[in-house]
Amino acid sequence: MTDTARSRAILTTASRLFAEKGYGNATTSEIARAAGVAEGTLYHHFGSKDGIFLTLFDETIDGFLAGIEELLGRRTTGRETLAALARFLFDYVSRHQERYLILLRDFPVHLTVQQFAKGSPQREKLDRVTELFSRVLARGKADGTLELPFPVRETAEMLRGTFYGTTRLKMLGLIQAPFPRLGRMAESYWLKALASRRAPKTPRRTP
Amino acid sequence: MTDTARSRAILTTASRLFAEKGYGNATTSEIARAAGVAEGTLYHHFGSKDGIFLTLFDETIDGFLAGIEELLGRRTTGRETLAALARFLFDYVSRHQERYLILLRDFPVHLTVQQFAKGSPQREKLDRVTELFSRVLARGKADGTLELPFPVRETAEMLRGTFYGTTRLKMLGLIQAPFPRLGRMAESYWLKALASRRAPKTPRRTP
Amino acid sequence: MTDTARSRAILTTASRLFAEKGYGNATTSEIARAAGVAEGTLYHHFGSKDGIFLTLFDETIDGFLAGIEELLGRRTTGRETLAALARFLFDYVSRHQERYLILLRDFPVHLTVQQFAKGSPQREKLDRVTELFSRVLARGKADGTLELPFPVRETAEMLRGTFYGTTRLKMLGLIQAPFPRLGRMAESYWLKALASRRAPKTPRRTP
Amino acid sequence: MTDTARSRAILTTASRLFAEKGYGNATTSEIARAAGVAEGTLYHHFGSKDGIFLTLFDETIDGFLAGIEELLGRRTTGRETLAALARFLFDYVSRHQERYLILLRDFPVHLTVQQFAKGSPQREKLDRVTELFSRVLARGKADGTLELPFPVRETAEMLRGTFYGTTRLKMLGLIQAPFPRLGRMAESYWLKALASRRAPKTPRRTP
DNA sequence: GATGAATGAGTGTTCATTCAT
DNA sequence: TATGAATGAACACTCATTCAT
Repeated sequence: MTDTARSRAILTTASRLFAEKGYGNATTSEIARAAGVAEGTLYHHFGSKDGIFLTLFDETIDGFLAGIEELLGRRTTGRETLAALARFLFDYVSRHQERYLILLRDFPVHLTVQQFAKGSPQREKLDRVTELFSRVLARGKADGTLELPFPVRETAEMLRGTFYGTTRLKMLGLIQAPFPRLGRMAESYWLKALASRRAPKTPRRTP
Repeated sequence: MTDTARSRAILTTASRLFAEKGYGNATTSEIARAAGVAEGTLYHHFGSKDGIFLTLFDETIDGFLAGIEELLGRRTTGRETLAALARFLFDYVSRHQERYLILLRDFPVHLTVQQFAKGSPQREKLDRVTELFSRVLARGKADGTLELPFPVRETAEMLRGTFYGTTRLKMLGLIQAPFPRLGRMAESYWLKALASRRAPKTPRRTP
Repeated sequence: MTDTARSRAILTTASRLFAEKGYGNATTSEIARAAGVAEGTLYHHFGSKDGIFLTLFDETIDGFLAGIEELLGRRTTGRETLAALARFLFDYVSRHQERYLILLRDFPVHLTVQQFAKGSPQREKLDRVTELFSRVLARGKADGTLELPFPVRETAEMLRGTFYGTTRLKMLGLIQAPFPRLGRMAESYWLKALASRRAPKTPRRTP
Repeated sequence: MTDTARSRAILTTASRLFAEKGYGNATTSEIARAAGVAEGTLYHHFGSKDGIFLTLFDETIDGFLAGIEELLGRRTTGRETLAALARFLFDYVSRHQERYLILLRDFPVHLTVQQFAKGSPQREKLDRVTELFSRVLARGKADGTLELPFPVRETAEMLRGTFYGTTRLKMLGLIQAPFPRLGRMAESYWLKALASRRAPKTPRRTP
């Protein structure tokens, strides 16, 4: 469809410009020009500059959440799921760097803390990340493959912080190690910190 | 000095307003009004709005770096230094939340994109953080109290990412666990992931 | 006809929205949406946003003029016609408040400045109002039931101003008295100001 | 003062442009250019385009209210005050046509009925007009020089409507009679409608 | 006739910075 | 040193109108 083609062109262009210059420094007229559409067309399709941003946000995080859910669907042990999670996370971000950069760099800054309300769909998606991390840990706790000296939820929050912070510093150029290495390190250290040293309660594969 | 009193008023006010509304949403006229000075006075003292920000940045990070250096100066074992580091980091951020919020929330987006050059004094201070983390780990590797399956530098980067990400998510309201709990969790998990399970090469206290 | 049904829906919707928010604040897309038609359909039927307005204007003022002409057709004395006019005017406006509000509130500012040329059909209708007022007064002057110390035309202009201003202030919420009261007051004061105190030249009822 | 000179230049220019093209059609950049100042200066002094308008409004209506109050201060009989009021009103408007045109033509239209709240200073000034009209009538009722078959307040509303409507239609070009003539007609007809035909209760001059 | 996606000139407003006093 | 009035380029956004289908 022409419609989709134009929307897509706007999203692609905006994604690039946001990544290059930051959300605040990319102007709507610039995006329109680069996308080959009139400025009004931006507003016809997305309602506002924020609307473009939030569409990119949604698309990016949706794929991200789906990936984690897919891992959980495999029904491997908690330990194995955690290992797979570490590999997936850094791999996913590595493969979608541009989109992820925008999300990581620009999101919470321009939407003020207050505006970023608890009930918004975006906020719910962000909360869902911690929820999925929790499910991985809970599975390991249940099947005895993981050992947590702290509550599941709070450990999940810290785990997420590790991933988030490492990725963000990497994107900001403050970390030199390449993404694949970061993934392997995360897998190794997370397991050292969390894997049970005793034999699991249940057989290797959960039913 | 009157001069210093005015500068300090500006910094204090700016710090509060940046924290409340974000760097981009706090205007210079607003800062001047709230600080009880003329708008031009801001420019006499700090040259630009960015100048105010960078002064706050410097002050905040200087205390932070000094704190870590002080830890290293105690010459405890690597393992003990790492434990103390975890406690110090979250405690420090907790005690300077306002300043830190600005640094964590506003800094990178605003100055990072291109302009945040490798040679700048601020960049060097940021790099110094990883360097100090590395020294903690290197000490543990040398005295046998820590065990690193990956290079010191890269492990330091990940460690820093953990701290940075956890703190930032906390500041953005995406983490519920309170700061002291985060500190205890970091200490516990970092040691589980990095502490040597064998007896240390050297006696407990380095001479 | 489908055509007429659509036109009518557009006019009804536009009338409501103009009254609610003012001509300038009601958008064509909003009117189209509320009327259940496509935006382009507005242009097929009325050519422009102004076209919709002018159609409403014509419909409203046509009924108004017809009402006054009907009064004149009754061939009562000038005094009686003037009394009937006062009652009719406020009653008519009261019964068509929505339409009249638009005409009174939005018309002149929007089309008057320059563009509201002497020759336009709308201008002629507006001029016709004063003309009909003049005919009422002229009749009274002729039959001796009214007594005018000033020329008929100019008195008619002032009379019209009274009606127009009272109505407009009422619509703008600056007058508290209800419409029926305004009608009774107009009738009373107009007669006090204009009715002849001597016996009429002609018998009560004109042949 | 330079300050006042610039403000005044802006007000004078805006007044002219609003009168020429209407509030909505005069742009801020146009006003700034014509006034010989930067566009930002408009906002420095008046905060918004509306702010300029409201300043003009206040200045115009303040002189108007002061004029009526001065009449009331003379303590002549109600009848004489009413006659003086009629002459003053049309004379005042005639002498400040440009300013008055803006007020009459543009005011209630662009500030929506809802926004034009009861408590606003502007609304209070408008309400004060009717109040002063009432005081004129009340004086005449008290001293027996005026005779009102309807309540003072409502008669004042109608009187005001007469003045307002006549003036507005004149400004819109729908009335041909010149201002001085309108003043004389108002005086004559108002007295005919309201003056007592009996001897006044009190001597001619109120103490 | 009917549609509605696309248009783009135009708008009011912002705000970091300057500079004469 | 301190002031604050003045600046003006830049911005996100609006909306009546068009036209290919």
